[in-house]
Amino acid sequence: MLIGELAKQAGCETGTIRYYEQEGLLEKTARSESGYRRYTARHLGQLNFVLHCRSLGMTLTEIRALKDLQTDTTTSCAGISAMIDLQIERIHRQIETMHALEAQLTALRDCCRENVPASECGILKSLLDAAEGGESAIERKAGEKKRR
Amino acid sequence: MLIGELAKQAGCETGTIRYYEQEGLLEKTARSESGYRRYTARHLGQLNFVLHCRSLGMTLTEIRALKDLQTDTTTSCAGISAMIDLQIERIHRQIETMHALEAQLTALRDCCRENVPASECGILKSLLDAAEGGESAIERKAGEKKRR
DNA sequence: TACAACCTTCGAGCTGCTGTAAGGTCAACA
DNA sequence: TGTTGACCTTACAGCAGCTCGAAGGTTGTA
Repeated sequence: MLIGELAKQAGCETGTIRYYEQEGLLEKTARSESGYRRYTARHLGQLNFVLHCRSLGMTLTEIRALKDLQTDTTTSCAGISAMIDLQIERIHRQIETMHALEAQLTALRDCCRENVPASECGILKSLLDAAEGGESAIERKAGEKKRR
Repeated sequence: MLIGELAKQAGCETGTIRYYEQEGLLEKTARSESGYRRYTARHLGQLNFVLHCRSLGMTLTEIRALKDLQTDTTTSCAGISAMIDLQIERIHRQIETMHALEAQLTALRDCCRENVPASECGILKSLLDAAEGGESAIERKAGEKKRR
């Protein structure tokens, strides 16, 4: 199968496949006489593995490490689960940050009574206040909610 | 104040400050005879504004737009609140993705009974299964949880 | 005078691709 | 046979938002 077909089956761009090969995440393929890459089901499996890991938020470096662990039968899988633990912890922190962010943005949104000129906008004022180090409208709002 | 002092007060790198200036997010400063940038409290305010907006997840382009709106008194603040709405929506989607990811990773983590060789690792097996398109251990676990 | 700790500019590098240019290949059709 | 059009190849530039390094100038202190 040619690269276009593989890309279609895996649901990614041909450029991504070439990039993964270049980065050592996919085995080098056989080539046709004219230099076209020839892929097999084995490559589709490898590609899906990488894409799936990417969708779980792993970096290419981590995926490479995981790939190396697959072939290295001497190590126990403690390393693998440690890596997953790391991912989970990272996601946890990200979620927390996102929630805080959401609260801040929502408070910020509530500062605005549209249809006033931008110079009067509560959002802008709040952002500017925050920059000055004073307690901004956001923080006041967030504080109120907490205190309740 | 010199750039190092400003960086310390704002809690960022000097390189970041030069980058922001280059990108038009900070006003050009006066320079000393020897070419050193001289900052004032006004610059600290501007820098904090940018950093604060960045911490809220805005891109530099969005921050530039916000900055331009500050000086343009002719527009109403509807544009500003629309921008914030966009941010909130984006964060919402991100949080949802993160939660799904967390569930998947946690299920994946549960596949592993450490101290077995990597070749026997449930995590790896599950990832490889997923790559093959079969229902992986993750999906089975996630499915069980849902069905409960 | 020497030294450390700053400052300057310029350019490269990071991640994970995406897009473009310039060219080769292949199958189908007139 | 020629000519489309859809594929393929490599190589390189670009994105965001910085960070780091080199090579050099400045400043304050011992």
